Amino acid sequence: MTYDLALAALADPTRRQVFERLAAGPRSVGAIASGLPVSRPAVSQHLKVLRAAGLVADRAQGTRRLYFIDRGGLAALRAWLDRFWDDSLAAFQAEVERPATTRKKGNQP
Amino acid sequence: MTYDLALAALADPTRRQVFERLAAGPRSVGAIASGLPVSRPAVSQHLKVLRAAGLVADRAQGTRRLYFIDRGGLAALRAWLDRFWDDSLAAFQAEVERPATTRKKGNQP
DNA sequence: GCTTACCGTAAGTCATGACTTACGATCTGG
DNA sequence: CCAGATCGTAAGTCATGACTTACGGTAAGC
Repeated sequence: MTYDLALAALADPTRRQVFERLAAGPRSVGAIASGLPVSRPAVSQHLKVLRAAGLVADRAQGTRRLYFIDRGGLAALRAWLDRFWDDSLAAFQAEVERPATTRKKGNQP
Repeated sequence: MTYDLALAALADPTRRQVFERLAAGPRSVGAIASGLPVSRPAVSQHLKVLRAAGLVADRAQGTRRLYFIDRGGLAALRAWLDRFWDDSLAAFQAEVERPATTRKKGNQP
């Protein structure tokens, strides 16, 4: 459903670091920012994107705000990938072992 | 392993369209570009990124070049997501049903 | 061999977004 | 009630990357 937002959100390396820190357990914004090479407002903006993608959720706790993983975004992404995995199986297996020259990955000079 | 390249590649909407067209079966560059709102060189550049991410592979066929899905990139992405799915389970379930107010998704004005 | 078709790359333009500092809002403790 | 702590947002800067047109290179057909 919103797999596109989840993809765009997780494409950024800093945002992935924020997300991975949350996978270890709920954290406050300041706790996430400390140790990261960016400022705390930057982390707030990243969390806003992650929340819009359904990847994290938050809960007020006093003057602080605890963020934690929301499985919804991950589930949407997994569903999209799995649909792709199945759809591309026939198209891929028709080409996988072919006698012709097949260049893959990297751009060799 | 190279899940970061796959994420960055699939984050772009045009590149996703290219990728989805390939999921239906192998296509030449011109066949992919026709119907897309971008030029053929743009498609070539997108295919270069997709190939570097291990998401597609190509094979020369005469003066044309057939591109098709490479499951390697999708597998790397799935593996990364699944690892996350497991790691975040405990952290998530500790917060999922909590009596406190929990705001999720979207940025309501 | 020459033309045509198909493709990759170079160079340049322009918008997007990731960051910063500055400010205002909210909640808690004394 | 005031001081401090924690956070979100506004405004502005700067790099990245998605696109264009132009060009060169290779393979097939006549």
